[in-house]
Amino acid sequence: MLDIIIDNKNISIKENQSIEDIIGSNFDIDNVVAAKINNRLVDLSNIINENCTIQLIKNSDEEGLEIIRHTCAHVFGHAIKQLYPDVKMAIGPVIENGFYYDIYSENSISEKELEKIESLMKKLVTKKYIVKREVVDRKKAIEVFTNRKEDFKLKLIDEIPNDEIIAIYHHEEYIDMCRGPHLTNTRHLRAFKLTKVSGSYWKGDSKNQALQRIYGTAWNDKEALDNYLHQLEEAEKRDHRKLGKKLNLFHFQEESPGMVFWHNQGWIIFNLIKQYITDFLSENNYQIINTPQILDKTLWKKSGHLDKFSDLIFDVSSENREYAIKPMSCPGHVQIYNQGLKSYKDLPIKLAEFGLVHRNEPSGTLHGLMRIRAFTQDDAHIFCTTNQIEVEIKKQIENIYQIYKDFGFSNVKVELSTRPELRVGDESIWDKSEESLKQALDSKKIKWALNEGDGAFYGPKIDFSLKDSLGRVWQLGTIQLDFSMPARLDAYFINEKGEKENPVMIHRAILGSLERFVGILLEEYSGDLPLWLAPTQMVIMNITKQQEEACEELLKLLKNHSFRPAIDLRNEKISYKIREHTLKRIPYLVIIGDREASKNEVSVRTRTGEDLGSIKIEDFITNLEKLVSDKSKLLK
RNA sequence: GCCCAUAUAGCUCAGUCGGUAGAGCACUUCCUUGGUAAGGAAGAGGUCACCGGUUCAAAUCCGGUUAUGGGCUCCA
Repeated sequence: MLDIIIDNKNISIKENQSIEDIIGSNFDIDNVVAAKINNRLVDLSNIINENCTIQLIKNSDEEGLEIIRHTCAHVFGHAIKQLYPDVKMAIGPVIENGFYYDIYSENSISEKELEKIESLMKKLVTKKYIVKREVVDRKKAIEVFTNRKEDFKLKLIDEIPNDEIIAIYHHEEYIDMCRGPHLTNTRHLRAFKLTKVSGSYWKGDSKNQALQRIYGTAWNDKEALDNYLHQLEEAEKRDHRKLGKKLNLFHFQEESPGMVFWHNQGWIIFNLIKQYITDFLSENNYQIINTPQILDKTLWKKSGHLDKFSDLIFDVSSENREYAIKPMSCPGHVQIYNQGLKSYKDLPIKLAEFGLVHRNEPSGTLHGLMRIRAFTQDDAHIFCTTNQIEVEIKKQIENIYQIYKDFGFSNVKVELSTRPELRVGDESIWDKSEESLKQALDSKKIKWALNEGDGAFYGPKIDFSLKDSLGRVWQLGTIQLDFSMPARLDAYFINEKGEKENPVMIHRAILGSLERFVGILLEEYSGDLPLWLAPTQMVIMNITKQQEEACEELLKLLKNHSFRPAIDLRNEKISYKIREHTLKRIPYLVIIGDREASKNEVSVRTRTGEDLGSIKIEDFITNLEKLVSDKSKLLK
């Protein structure tokens, strides 16, 4: 007999029983999908033959959901191999909210076929068949998958270390290889949906075999699935591209793919952000500069950009000279630094530019305002001595957090990227620069992830990212350390010993691309921008013709107070105007009827439908001024 | 660039079996002067993304191109 503890209950059991057998008589097992033995996640079919502590995993637990999703991927395999026996299975992992399976097939799988596969999956699941786990040796595993012609599984077996056990899972006639754990019965698969198809590459490398990827989502019950699908729909309404059209902010068109046509309202937002950054730059002793859009290719050759990015650089030629449209502002900034002899006493020199750059991004990567071919960086380069690096990097990190906070963002993802394969500069320099970035992050007690091999070709970098409405991560801020470019472009200063020395160059952007930042802002606020960023802050409306003059006067007054008011004197009912401007997300709807006009007051309603009642005009203005200066998103 | 999908009026979308197009909103004109999310009437508006093919006949079927959307890869 064994003494075990299951979910804090002490029980005695016979040896060599599976967890499923044990709990079958003692617990309600309907929602139990797996277990942890002494904190190790296992299948319910696991045999117990020693004293231990068992914790049951339910279908609604995060770990339980992952198991459901994982097994769902296997059932997908079961179904697709019945429909298309020639398909070869590659990798089918769990991802957030679901799973995917990469497969190889001679024929392409279209979205229409997903329905067919999904209904077969549902049919298979209704059989409530038992999923059998089998631990096999390497020889057997190779034999099984050779017989099944699963070339990719064989490649995976090759990579499994010798001391690791190999488990295969039998789904009736379908066999998959997996570490597990998995459901022991398909009856737990009550709510799933195949969602989309995509291309992918074996091992995520575009030089490898192209595969097809099928995505699915799976949940513990139908309600959770419906909830998730509903959430997705809601998130899609916050899409900045939809808001851009609805709020008349910007558009794209075929003649200029990946480049923005900014409409007045959108351009106001853009410029408000630019003004905010300009104020920040002047407070922090940056020199604001501007460099040419087009520069001779020899300069890009020298900087190293041309060798690495020739495909992505737009070029022009004139009178037998070859130029590149600038994809970056750094070489231009070095040219300004190089004007006049610099002493160590001059450093750090901080040059900032709202750099409009053009990059011929591959067509498939374009994405609204988030990934475009012409965008404006809030770019700056700090030329400093090695001794100044630490202080400057720390200052940059502080600035980024403060500025994101002003715009209402707190959930920042931070990554440190280290030396890539294609790079310039000595290894010792890379060692040194990677180390100083690590130290700066740690000293600020920031949680960061390592992104190995993803640095810029001239140095390591720290990236700061935010999420859009659908949870996609977009990089905004970046701090890059560069010990190479100054030397390549002949930048130097005279040090204390009277010798020429190359400065260190810190490349940094806070918002990254202003265009992308507008996109992120719109999605974060669902278009309800805080007062200080709203392109139109209020609309003044009359009830009848009698109040036209009072409205015009208020318009003038608000403009004199540096607000951005609009006026609507159209011959329409007040409820019609309110509906229209509410839909345009104008923060304040200001109404003047005879009652208000006679008392020098305004009736104020917010875009959220709140009635603030009748307010003295001067009080209204004082309140709004405070809101704007606090950068508060609150309306009251 | 790769895989899948999509492209019809200013916007959102119908359009079945191939027989040269519809709705709502917006727009214009007229009526209506009103109190917190759509007052009424009339009118105008489309080379069905583009190029080619099949057909007596193509928005519809087929091929290509471009753009867009979802992913993959890439992102100085």
